[in-house]
Amino acid sequence: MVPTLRNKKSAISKSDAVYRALKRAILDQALAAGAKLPEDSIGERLGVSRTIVRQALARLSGEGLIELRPHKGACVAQPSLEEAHHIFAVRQALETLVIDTLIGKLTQQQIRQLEAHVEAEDMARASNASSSIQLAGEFHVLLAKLTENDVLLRYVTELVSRSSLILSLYGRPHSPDCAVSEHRELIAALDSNEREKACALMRHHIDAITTRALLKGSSENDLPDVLATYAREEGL
Amino acid sequence: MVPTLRNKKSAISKSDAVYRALKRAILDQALAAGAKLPEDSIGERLGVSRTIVRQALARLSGEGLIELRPHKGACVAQPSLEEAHHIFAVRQALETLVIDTLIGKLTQQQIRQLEAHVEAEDMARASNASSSIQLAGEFHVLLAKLTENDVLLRYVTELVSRSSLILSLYGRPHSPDCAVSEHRELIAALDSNEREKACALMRHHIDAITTRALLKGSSENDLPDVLATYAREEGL
DNA sequence: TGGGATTTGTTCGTATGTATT
DNA sequence: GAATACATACGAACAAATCCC
Repeated sequence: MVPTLRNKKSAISKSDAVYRALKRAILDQALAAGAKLPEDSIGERLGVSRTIVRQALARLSGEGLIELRPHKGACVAQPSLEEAHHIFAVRQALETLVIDTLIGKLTQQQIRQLEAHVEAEDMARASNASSSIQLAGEFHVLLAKLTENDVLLRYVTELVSRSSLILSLYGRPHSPDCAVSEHRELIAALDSNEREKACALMRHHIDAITTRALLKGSSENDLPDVLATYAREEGL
Repeated sequence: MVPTLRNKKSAISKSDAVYRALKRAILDQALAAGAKLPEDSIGERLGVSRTIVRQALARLSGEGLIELRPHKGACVAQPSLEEAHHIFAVRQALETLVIDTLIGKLTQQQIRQLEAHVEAEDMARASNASSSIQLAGEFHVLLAKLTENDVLLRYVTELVSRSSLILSLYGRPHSPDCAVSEHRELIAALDSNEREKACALMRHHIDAITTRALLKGSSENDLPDVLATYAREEGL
């Protein structure tokens, strides 16, 4: 027996899988903002007990992706415009720190990694709108990851997730269009060690994202059926 | 019947109470860094089931105050020096944002509120070392609260908590001595709307705090008995 | 307004996995 | 190296609160 080898997917805890399934469902907008999340039906649909679902919900609540009202159940968060501004303000500060930390310390390999990611963004731009938003967000997460500052990474990840939710609520239908070029400029500035320029670019980029969170384009789906997809992929 | 009136403390959920009891116990250094936190004994000591304790532990883990190793139990976090630097770097960025948000928007009443708090810090300085550290941290939380940015408030609160833990691990015995005067200068700059000066002061202040996290002064206590105090105050 | 159905909050028992002797 | 002891992971049932008719 080799205990380090994870022959079974259940090596990672079930509540983790449920957490990820729900998170992805929310970020993919398969679960619309404001949608109710009854513990029973989710557990039934995903084949786990309510305890597991509860844990996942508590975690999501901590990250601001769902709202957890006592005795009244959980639902996907509906950030107000005010909340949205708060989130982008904090992103502004944190992602400037990311750039400030990264400047002058990136290897050519890391630069290439960033460029490859933007390439993928570009590819997805035309085809899949949902994955395009997803990839645009992941670019920011990737930058944060390169700082090797876990605290910073956690906060940026959280805020990027919530930003996705905000975009789905208030954003224009085809919002991530121009993000790609902005990401490319940022990489260029990082590559040439232009601190001030890179910071300014990031500031403007976040400003641009914030501005794009303006017009509304909503879409409705029925809740429980869509979960099947995510359940399968998380091994549930 | 007046349902809005909370005659009983149990209006707030049990796991909340346990969470707060444990958090305070950790921040007061009643539970030393690295101390084991078995679900059973805590639950027994506090008169609640393991499930409740589990929820509280999960939440504390999410905030970085405890470490939650799968199948190996929970213990009070022992942030490494590297982690400490990460935390203070993020604090730097976020608390600069706090100042930037607050500048020019504070009422005289709020200024007085801040001054009153520093007064309390000054009073506690000589008498109680533990509550002195606590109050110094709460000053930063108070500032964040005044921004009315909930996201910012949550992160600052979290980081201040973790900073307390770091100070208890690596800090000098009598570290918060000079903090009071630095807080006063900060208030003065805020009062006179000097944006650049206030931001610089905050930067230097966090730098100073970071520097003070250097020498070590540890203390040991036995774990379960101290919980009684916190249990009582949280209504357990 | 009241009662029943539904959903959440909590407890406890069983199973599983890890460390120790 | 195997068996024991211990602590966590999970699940089913109970109790309390809310919502709807």
